[in-house]
Amino acid sequence: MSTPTKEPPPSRRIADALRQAIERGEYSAGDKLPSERVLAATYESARNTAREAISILEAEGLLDVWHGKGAFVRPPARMIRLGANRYSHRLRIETGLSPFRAEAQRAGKTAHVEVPDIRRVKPPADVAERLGVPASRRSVVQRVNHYFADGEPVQIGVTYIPWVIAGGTVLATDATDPQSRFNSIYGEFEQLGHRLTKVREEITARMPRPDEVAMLRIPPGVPVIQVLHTGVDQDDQPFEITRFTMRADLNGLDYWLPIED
Amino acid sequence: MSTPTKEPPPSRRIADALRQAIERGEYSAGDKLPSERVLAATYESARNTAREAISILEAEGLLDVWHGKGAFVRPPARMIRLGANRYSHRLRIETGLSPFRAEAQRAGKTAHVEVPDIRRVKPPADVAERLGVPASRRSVVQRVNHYFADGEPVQIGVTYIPWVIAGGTVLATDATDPQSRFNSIYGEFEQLGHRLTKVREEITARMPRPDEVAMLRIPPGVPVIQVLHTGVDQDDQPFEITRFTMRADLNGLDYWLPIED
DNA sequence: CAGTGGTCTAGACCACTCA
DNA sequence: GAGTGGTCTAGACCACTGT
Repeated sequence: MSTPTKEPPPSRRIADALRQAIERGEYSAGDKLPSERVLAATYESARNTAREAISILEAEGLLDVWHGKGAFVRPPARMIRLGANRYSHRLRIETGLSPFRAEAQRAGKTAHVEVPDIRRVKPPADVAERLGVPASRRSVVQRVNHYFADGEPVQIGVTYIPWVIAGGTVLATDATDPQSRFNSIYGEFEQLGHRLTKVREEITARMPRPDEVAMLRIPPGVPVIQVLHTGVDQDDQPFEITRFTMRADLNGLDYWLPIED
Repeated sequence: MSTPTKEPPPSRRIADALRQAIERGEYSAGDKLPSERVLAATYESARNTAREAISILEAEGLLDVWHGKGAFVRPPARMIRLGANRYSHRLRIETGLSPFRAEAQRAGKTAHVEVPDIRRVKPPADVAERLGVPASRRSVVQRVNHYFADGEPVQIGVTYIPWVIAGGTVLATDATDPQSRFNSIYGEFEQLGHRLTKVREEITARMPRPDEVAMLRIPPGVPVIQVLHTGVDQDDQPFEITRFTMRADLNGLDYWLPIED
């Protein structure tokens, strides 16, 4: 008795056939797939059925579909690899680069960062808990950062700093001086007596929200990596939290972790 | 002159309306949305148009759609938080738990692990490079692990161990003894003279492949987190690599990183 | 059984790209 | 202009869930 595995419907069968053709290398990165109308004729189905097949592969992240042009096999992207050493004091002093700039440079990309918004706000619950500040009052400064690589937006970072630390300093008012050798907020923290000794990074991934799709210009079938980053100083006090949201196709994390006994 | 921002087509408008209703709390986690036929009538469109709206939200990971039942607001899932301390020698000895079991227990879930396949193979290129073994020969043992939490598959791990280390040992042949206090392959490595002193974890995220969807029973709109894990011993030699693939809605990473000066 | 989602059809019109 | 994807319609039948 063979198990009568129900065969998939036409749209799945077309999708499977195309996926296998891609895997077998019959279509290479950048190649154009047959048009929806051609696929429909080939598989003797309605155009909508062929279209459904294409959209399945698009949601899997295999295709780039361009209105008026066609569907193309998505080429793998060069990734920025974010390591923990990007927070290194020495690296910052020697290169004069902020963490993101240093990593982008290593990936052969040109980076720039914009700080479109700085304001005093009530912190989100998870941030308040980790910083040990009240969620009910405007106890933190919020700094929004947009990160670009080769002109393309690749990350958003929202930093929260307790008002008791940032109040009255440039952290609460200005982007750091682009000319400074301390071209990172960590340079400012050091001058305020907070030396970064360890960080906590809580990582997860999910599909982007529509506003993130718009902001980061995220194509279909690409998730975001979310990192909740906590900076801790020499007195074991958390003094800064940043929530990073990054395109998963352009960013990866690369950590070396010592194993305590 | 106002910018005549083109208004979205009906399917997007329905999707936006439903998304906002969910965000405003008009539908809570677990609530059932109106049926496709009802939505179509409400918005005076064809059923397919309402259906398209539902599938947009499903791809965003907001809905669970059940054949014959309806579309429901997806509730947030309890996550297993995987920290680097799961590799701690002391934790392993004290609890007698493998890394995964220890973390699952902390999340209040019952864990079990299956090792469905152990064999000698040619390593993938990235693995060969990191282990310093030839990719052209069957230079590694490959161990496939399936991880379950509360009976649900949540992770796949494929471990590669150089044949020069694993050959002739239980690493090449058997699952570790479930009764042993060293219920983890790291116990075996220690007996072979490889003490884990640090790990490298290279992290990225992407949409799952169809085989991963089937194996991990991944719902639509849920990405996977991929971790390429390298274990390094007291002599700075990499002795083991595992490629983890995990459902991003059920798993997160939680690392504490010391910052070198 | 009624109600729900899953899939398909055949056709239409629009919007975009490229020669 | 020809070719492509984007969207919609109106209807049909199937498969699954519940009472």
